[in-house]
Amino acid sequence: MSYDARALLVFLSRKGALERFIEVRTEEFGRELGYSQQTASIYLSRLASEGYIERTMRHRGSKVCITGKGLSLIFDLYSELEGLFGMPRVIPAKGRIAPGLGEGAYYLSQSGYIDQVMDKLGFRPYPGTLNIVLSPQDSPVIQLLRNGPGIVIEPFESDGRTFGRCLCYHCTVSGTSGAVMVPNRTIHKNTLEIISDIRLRDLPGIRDEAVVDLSVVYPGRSPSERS
Amino acid sequence: MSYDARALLVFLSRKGALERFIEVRTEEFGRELGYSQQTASIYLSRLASEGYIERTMRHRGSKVCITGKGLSLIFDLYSELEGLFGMPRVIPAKGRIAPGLGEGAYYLSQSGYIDQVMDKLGFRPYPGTLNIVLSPQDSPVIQLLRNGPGIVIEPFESDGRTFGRCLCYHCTVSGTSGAVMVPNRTIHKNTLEIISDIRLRDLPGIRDEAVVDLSVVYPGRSPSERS
DNA sequence: ATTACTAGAATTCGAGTAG
DNA sequence: TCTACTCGAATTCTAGTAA
Repeated sequence: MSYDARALLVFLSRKGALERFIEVRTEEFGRELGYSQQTASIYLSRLASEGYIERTMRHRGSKVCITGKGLSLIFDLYSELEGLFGMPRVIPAKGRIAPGLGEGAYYLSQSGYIDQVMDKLGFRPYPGTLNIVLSPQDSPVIQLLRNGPGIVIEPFESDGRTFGRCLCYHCTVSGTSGAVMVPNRTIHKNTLEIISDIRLRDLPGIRDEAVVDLSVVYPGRSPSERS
Repeated sequence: MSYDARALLVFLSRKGALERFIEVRTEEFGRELGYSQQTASIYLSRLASEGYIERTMRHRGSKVCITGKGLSLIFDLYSELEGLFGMPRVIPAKGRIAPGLGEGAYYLSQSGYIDQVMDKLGFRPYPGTLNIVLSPQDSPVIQLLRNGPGIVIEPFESDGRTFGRCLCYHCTVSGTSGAVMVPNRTIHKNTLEIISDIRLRDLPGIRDEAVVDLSVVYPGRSPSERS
């Protein structure tokens, strides 16, 4: 690793240097960040000379606080990340309709599932899923959805069996609205399952092997909810 | 500058590498980030060997997407920054009561001001401000409040004069609730003005030169509002 | 007890260039 | 056309140590 003003400022911020002068000693500062005392000394001098912190030397140790310039550096980073993770956005993807697996229909006929979908997604799901194999180009989106702020369907038990938790996202397939389901444990790495209030296979463009456009709503993360 | 995996991942994310494979050429990648083609080549190899991106070489260029590990790296950074800027928190500070300037009372007697305070802060302000000189220790908080997500009092005109915009934050002074006002242009770098629905100087511990505890509510930033 | 200088080791970066 | 190797210059980091 090497000098990274933003990382250092985030570290100081966590200690309160945005709102007050905090005491910093080079040995401790270096140790906490994995650097030598000498390097920490250079880093602090550099942050100060670049105008990111204000530093006053004391007889023992020094006191620092973050300046407006330093605040901007990390606040801009926050704004950028908020654009990626904190704001709703629509993610487009292309995929190919795959034959259903039958498993989805059984899952969707469980009342423990139907009730949650009606409550959290706002529609009564047709008992069957549409499987879409994502184009290789777009397959990474599954990773994002699995770790993202989806609508949680809690696990439930029925027929003496356990049905696992899954995450849902509102979406449209060829312009028809529904929801993407991302099981916690997916067997198929490139396959998404879509539910809707209608039988999607009845739609004109939907048949096995057809290529469809999918638009997934990534809802962003409100401060109160964490996955 | 030097190798900074997080900065590189944020850059790739903005190009869509969280949700799909994107085409990256080392020359272009380097130029956009201010590095040579050779350095960009090394950086991309390094991101891949550290497991932050998946990279497939094409006849011309390469395609990359961000892995789960890479996603975690920047998502954790986002979470940390959200703790600083996105979540409500209470910031404590100490200050000393200073003689009022008289200016505050005139400002607070304007109906263009009173109406906004009642609407946005929820109380009818007593026509006078309590000036608090922050302890040197806590003076940096003004910087944070001035750039933060405060409640905006819009500028207005009255008596043929313009009254400037200011930012407000709910607070308590010695346990009594009120609000901090941060004018856009402050004359006094260490002084905060406090308003309340009562005359704060009537309170037992409040007299010139008394040291008081201030608790400012930093409200965090909901995705919809930007300063 | 704490900062920061000097000097040397290790790493990083870019030009030239091969594949 | 594009990636990535070699090698030398520049930078960064740590140990020892002075202040």
